[in-house]
Amino acid sequence: MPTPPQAPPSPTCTLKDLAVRSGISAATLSRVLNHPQIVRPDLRAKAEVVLAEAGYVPHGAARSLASRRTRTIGAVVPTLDSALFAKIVEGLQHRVHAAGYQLLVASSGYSPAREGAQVRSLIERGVDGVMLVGAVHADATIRMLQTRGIPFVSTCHYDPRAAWPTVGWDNVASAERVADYLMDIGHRRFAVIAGLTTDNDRAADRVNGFRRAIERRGGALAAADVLQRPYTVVEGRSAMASLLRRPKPPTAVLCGNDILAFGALQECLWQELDVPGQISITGFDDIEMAAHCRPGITTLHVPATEIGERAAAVLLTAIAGEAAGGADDHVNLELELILRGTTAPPAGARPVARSAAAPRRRAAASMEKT
Amino acid sequence: MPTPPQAPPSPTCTLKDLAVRSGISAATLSRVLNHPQIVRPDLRAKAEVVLAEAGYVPHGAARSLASRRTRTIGAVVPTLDSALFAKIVEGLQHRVHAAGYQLLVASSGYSPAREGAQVRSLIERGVDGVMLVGAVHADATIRMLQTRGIPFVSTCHYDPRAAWPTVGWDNVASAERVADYLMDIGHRRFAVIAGLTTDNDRAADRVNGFRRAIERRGGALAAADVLQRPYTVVEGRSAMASLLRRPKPPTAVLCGNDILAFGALQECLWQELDVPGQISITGFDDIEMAAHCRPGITTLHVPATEIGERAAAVLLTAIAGEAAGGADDHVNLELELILRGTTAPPAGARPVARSAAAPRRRAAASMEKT
DNA sequence: TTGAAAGCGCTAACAT
DNA sequence: ATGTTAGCGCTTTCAA
Repeated sequence: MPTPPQAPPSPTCTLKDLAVRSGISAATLSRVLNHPQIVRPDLRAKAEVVLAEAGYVPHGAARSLASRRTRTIGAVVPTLDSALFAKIVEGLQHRVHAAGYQLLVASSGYSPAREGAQVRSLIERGVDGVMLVGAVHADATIRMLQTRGIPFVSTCHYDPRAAWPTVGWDNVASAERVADYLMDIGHRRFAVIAGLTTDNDRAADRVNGFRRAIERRGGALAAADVLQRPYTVVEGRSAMASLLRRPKPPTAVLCGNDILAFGALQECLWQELDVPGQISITGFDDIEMAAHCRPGITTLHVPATEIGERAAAVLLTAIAGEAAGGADDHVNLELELILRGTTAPPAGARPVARSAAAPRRRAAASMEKT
Repeated sequence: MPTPPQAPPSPTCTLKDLAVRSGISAATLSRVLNHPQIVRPDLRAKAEVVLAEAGYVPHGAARSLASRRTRTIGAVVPTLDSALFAKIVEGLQHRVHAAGYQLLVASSGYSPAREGAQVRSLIERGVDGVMLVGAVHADATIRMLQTRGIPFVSTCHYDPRAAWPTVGWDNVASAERVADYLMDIGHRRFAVIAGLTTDNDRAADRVNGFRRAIERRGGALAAADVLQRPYTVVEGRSAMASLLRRPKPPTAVLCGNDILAFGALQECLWQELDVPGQISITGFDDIEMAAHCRPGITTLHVPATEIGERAAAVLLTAIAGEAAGGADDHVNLELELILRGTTAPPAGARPVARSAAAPRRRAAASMEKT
C-alpha cells in the first residue's frame, strides 16, 4: 500500500475536537457544513481547511438525532432480481443521490407482511421518505407511514383515488390494448401466462385487462386458459409447453411480463414451432432482451428508469415541503405498444382490416432484420 | 380505510413517555428491548405489553448514537441493473435481514471515485460493515474503512494476498478454462467481446485469462481481436456484427459475460448463421437466460446468491467479533463450466481427442432438446 | 434486578 | 456573524 498522500485521519474526530483544536466553535463548524452562506467567507474558508485536513466525516446518527432528518430514503420492492425493479431502483437512486440522500433498499418477496416488516425497519432507521411498489399493502403498513407523517409513493400502478401519491400506469388498460391488438389482427383463441396474482395487483390487473378486452368482443377466457407462474424463464417455458400439449392450442399467448414471454418463446423455438406463423406471443415491460432476441418480442414499453426518477422527485418534493405527500399526485404514464416479430395474424386468417388507431410495427432495434 | 384494529399509535412515543405512563423506567424498557434475559420475567412481560400497546418503534438515530452501532450494512455495486449483482445483493440482503440488519445499497457505475464517495456516505450513515465488488478500489476508500475499523469484504474476485476478506473466484483461471475447452475441441481463431476493462479488474482478468491460455498453446490474441464493450445486449450484437464483417471471422468468440454472449448469439441468429456450426460463442456468469435460449449458451456458472450470502456471513462474523475483518478470509469458489449449444468443434476440424479432464456436455435445462 | 444519571455528536435556539 | 447552551432519544455505567 502506498504512503498516505494526505495526513492520516484520526480514527474519528468530532466537531468538538476540531473546535478545541482550531479555535472555531463547533456551532460555526456545523454551520459551515449545513448553511455555508451564513458564515463570513474568511472564517468559512478557514473552517473548511480545518475540516478537510482532519478528514472529517460527520456522524450521521448524531446529526439526525439533532436535526430530525436522516437524508435517507427507503425503497421496498418485491425483488431486486428483476430487470424492471432493478432499473426503477437505479433511477430512484440516481435522483436521491443527487440530492444528497442515500437509499435503503429492502425486498418483500411479494409478501405484504414482509413488506410491512421492512417498512417498519426503515422507519426505525428514520427514513425521510419511502417508495413502495403496487397498490396493495397491509393496512398497518400504510398506517405506520401516515401516523408519522413520512412521505411515501407507490409505483407501477395508477390509481387516481389513492390517498397517497402514485407513479405508474394503468395495468388494466394497458393489457386491454395488447389483447385488442391481437384481436385486430385476427386472433380469437387465447391463453394467458400470467404472474402469480396473489398479493400482486399488477399481475391481477393485467389478467383482468386481457379478459375484459376479450369479453368485450364476445370472446371468453376460461379459468383454465390462465396459467399463473412465478416470473422466471423456466416457468414461461414450462407453461408454454403445457399449452402446446393441448389438443387445440391457442393461436396467441399473452404473457404477464417479458421474462415469461421469453421463456414461452424459447420453448416454441426448441419445439421448432414457427413464431409468429403458428403462434403469437406478447410480453410486458420491454426489457432489453425483448428487442434483440429473434424474433423480437411484441410488448408494452415500461419506462422503468423514469418511474424511479419521478418517484424520487415526488418524495423529494414532499420532504422539502414538509408535506406528507399530496394525494393529488398521480402520475399516469402511457405505455407504448412495441410491435415486434412474435406477433402476426393467425395461420389461415383472412386479412383483417387494421383499425385506424392500431400501432404500426416498428423495427425493434437498429440492427434488426425485417 | 377500515377501523384501526389496534390502538392508534401516537405519532411518536419515546421510551421516556412510556416510562412516565407505565411506571417502568426507561432504562428497564430499553433492557427489555436489548437484553430481555436480564429483566425479571414478570416485569419484562409487563413492559412488553406496554411497548406493544403503544406501537413503539425505536428511534434508530438515538439508538446508534448511544450504542455506537447502526445495525446497518452497506453495499456498493457497479450497477443494480445486472442479473449478477442484483442476485448478489439479494443474497446479502436475506442474510443480513435475518440477523436484524438493514441494507444500504449504492452503485458506483464502475467508477472508483464514485465508489469512494458512496463509501464515505455509507460511513456517515454509520454502517457497521461494507460489501464491495472487485479488487480495485481507490486508496482513500480502503483507508477510510480501515481507519475506522469498519469491517468490509470485496466480492467477485479471488486474491489470497488481499489485506481484507474476499469472497469470489479466480477470473483469470476461469477464463483460461473456457479458452482451453475451446482449443480442446479444435478452435484456433478467436476473438473476445470483453467488458470495459478500465477500472474493472474482473473484465481485465478474464481477457488476461483468455489470452494466457491461447498463448500457452502457441496461439495469439491480437489487440484488434479484443473488443471492449459495455455489458449490454445491443453492444454484444454490434460487436459480433463487426466481427462477422471481417474477411476471416473467428471460429469462436469468447464473451466477457452472458449479456454480451446473448447479444452476440442473437446477432448470428438474425444473420442466419449456424451457431455452433459456423461459429462458437461462450459467456460468463450463467444467468437464467443462458440455459433457456436456443441454442443454450456455454458459460461458467457463478453462484451469485451464495456469494452474497457468504459475504454477509463474513461481515456479520467480523462485526460480532469486533474484528476489523480477518485478512485470512479468502473464499475461492470454483466455477463450473456449463456446456451448452453455442459451442462445438469448428467446421472442417478433424475430430480432436477430448482431454480426460474435459467437462461433459450437459442438458442445460430439463426441457432442453438435444 | 432496577432506577437515576451521564453522555453519544450534532444542530438549532438563544444570546451576544 | 459567532459563540454558548440545551437538548434530540437512547444505552449504559453506576448506585441502590
